[in-house]
Amino acid sequence: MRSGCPVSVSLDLFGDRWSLLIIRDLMVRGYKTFSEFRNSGEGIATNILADRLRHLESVGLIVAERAAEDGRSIHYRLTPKGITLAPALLELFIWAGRHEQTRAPREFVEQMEKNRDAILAETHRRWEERDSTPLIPPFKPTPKTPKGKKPR
Amino acid sequence: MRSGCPVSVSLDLFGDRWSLLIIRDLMVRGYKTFSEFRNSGEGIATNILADRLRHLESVGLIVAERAAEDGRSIHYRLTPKGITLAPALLELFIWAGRHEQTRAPREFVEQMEKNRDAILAETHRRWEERDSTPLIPPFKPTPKTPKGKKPR
DNA sequence: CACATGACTTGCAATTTGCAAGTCATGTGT
DNA sequence: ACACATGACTTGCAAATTGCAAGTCATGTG
Repeated sequence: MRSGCPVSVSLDLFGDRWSLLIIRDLMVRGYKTFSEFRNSGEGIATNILADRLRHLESVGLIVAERAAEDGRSIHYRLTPKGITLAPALLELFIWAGRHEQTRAPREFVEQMEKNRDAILAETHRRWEERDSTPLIPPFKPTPKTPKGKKPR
Repeated sequence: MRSGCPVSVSLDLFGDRWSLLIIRDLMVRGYKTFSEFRNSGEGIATNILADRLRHLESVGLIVAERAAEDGRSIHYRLTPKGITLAPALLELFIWAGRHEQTRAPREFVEQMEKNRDAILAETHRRWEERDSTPLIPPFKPTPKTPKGKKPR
């Protein structure tokens, strides 16, 4: 983009509907493979996913390498540049958690808000140690539909 | 989006190439009108701009009102919900300022990084008081093209 | 009253997206 | 060894979204 504003530059790299979700999956859910991203519950199409992974790699946010244990599988991982998106992602998380209807429980969002630094430190630790246990639980229950009713 | 993750919800609201730039213009450049956004240097098309303004209003991030001094003009303004995107935007700014080639001088980015809280406080003050002097200077010079080769 | 101006529409053409259905190189069970 | 899985992608389109260029339309201004 031509303005050269840092915000604008950021959007050039990951300013679309999917890129940040891939980064989130890598950062806090411990996802590594193509099929994990595909089944992440967001419904991304495989051609778009392939395209975004290529793009994120080309701009240096992630790296891809063949898995040692299984030659069919490819493991994606955030680069040092990629992992430093954590503060921005955390702020987005907190913002929507406070202002929108999401599946993240309120208390959980408040915890993150109070412990930003601890969360970021833990995120970084997990990245360094390749610890892929999810930092954030799966948010199973839909929050505001009291009955199992689906009136539509 | 179906996952209900706060990040995903955020992207539903402003996860495209333009929305955040409009929010940035409102937040730190003091822009208020359609034509200011159109001439912001990012090159947005007028139909897209109209569409995004409508959308941002419909999700409660901005409000529009006819200007008192000039009945042709419409002033857009961030809502309380909109202005609280400041921390997220600031992190994006800092991230790209550190990791990418932008027009924001390094020292400037470092200042923001060191004084996050002061910057956010000032941003909020400006919003409350409707102070529309730009918080961030225009970043005139292109940083890394030594040749002045662009004779128009 | 004849222009400007600001804020949008409208009409397309060019992209970009989203399925569905392959392909292709491994791995696995018998 | 051979028949199937599996994981990671392509390919082929149709459908939706974008990006110009060119209006429209309600104010303002000299």
